[in-house]
Amino acid sequence: MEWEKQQQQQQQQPVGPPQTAEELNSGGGMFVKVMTDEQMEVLRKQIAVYATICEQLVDLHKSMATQHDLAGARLGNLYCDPLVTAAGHKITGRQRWTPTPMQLQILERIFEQGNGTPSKQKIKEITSELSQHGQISETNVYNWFQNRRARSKRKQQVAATNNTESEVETEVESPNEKKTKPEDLQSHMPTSMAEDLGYQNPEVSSGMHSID
Amino acid sequence: MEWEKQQQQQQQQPVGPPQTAEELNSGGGMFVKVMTDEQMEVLRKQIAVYATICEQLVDLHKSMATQHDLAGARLGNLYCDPLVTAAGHKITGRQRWTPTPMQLQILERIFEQGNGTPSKQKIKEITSELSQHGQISETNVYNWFQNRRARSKRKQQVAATNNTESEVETEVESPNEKKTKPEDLQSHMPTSMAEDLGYQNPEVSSGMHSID
DNA sequence: CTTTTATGAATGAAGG
DNA sequence: CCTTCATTCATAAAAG
Repeated sequence: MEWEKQQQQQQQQPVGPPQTAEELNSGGGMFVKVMTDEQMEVLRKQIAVYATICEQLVDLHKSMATQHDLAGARLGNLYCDPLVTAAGHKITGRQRWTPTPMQLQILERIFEQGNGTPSKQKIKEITSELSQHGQISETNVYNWFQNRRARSKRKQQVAATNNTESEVETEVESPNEKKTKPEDLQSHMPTSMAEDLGYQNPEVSSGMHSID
Repeated sequence: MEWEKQQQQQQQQPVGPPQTAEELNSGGGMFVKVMTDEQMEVLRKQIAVYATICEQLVDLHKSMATQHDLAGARLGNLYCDPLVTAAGHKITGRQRWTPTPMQLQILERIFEQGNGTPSKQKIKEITSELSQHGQISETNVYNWFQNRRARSKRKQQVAATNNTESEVETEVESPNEKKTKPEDLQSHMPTSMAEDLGYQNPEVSSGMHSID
């Protein structure tokens, strides 16, 4: 994995760790490993892989057992991120940046200025300026402009579509505009596979829970 | 278990107080996740559990199935069958390739092996192998490696924006980029943290026979 | 508290 | 390779 190249911090960090860390620390000047977002991302993915595979297998198993085959509708939205939102508080680390009103105003102004070219150098400058009004990184700025532009563009398209074409016929550019109900045929609410399989393992369970 | 959380259907996260995050954010502090060795161990165990469950499920499945594996195998890449003919106009369901978890894992493993040179021949091999786990083309593989590397690299150089405990700074300039704001980018000395969360774990495996 | 919306971030693909 | 764009995912914020 690529966290081999990531940083390692050694310190007492009061952020979030459960009792376990507490114990270790009080046990006598402990080194605490710190995971970066990327490290966690990788880990999360790896776990997600297994989770998904298990999910699929269980699903498959059920289908066979009950002579169901079908399921085309629900299979479509397979995605592998059961971990983060699920058990993930302690593991979850993703916090997303939220621009302060001040930052937003500045960004908006720059965007309007028409210099629609957020060059690399420019990003640095902007970031620097904005950091006076709150925590921010170059990536944040970069993403913001990307998103801003993309969404602005998209709105243009939609508006144009509404004006020129009253019909819902030859819509080629950006197909599904989710101005309506985004709830189509989704929400395959995966059930707990372990329970269905009657699987239970005290040792493992406790191990998993101690992460929480 | 609670990995049953899926996409789109988002719910409130009762565990991570957003206020805290916001405070930290505004305060200019960095988000760090602390992990003790023990926690790491727990995580490893969890992964091992998944691995074992998968193995057992596969075995179970094999012993029961005759050749009904299409549903599960194609899970990751089945698109929009039910929708296409609905409105008469072109509904492009999904047009871009999405790696199945299994494919992702394989790719990730290859990537981490360090043989950072995905030669033409190699691409073919990989594609061939991956196609056993879902629809894929050589272009997909090629792009994946390109993106993976590029993004990994970028993350490297941005990794330490707000590092509280880095004491050793080895200034690493990007070849085609100059740094004008000393406080913006900081390079640090990455340390190897965890080799591999290899999922082989006999002890856990031994405790998991109850699936049958 | 639950559901919906707005938007930051991740990522496959294309261009140069 | 590196940058840019388009699309999608996940979540903070807003609405109910």
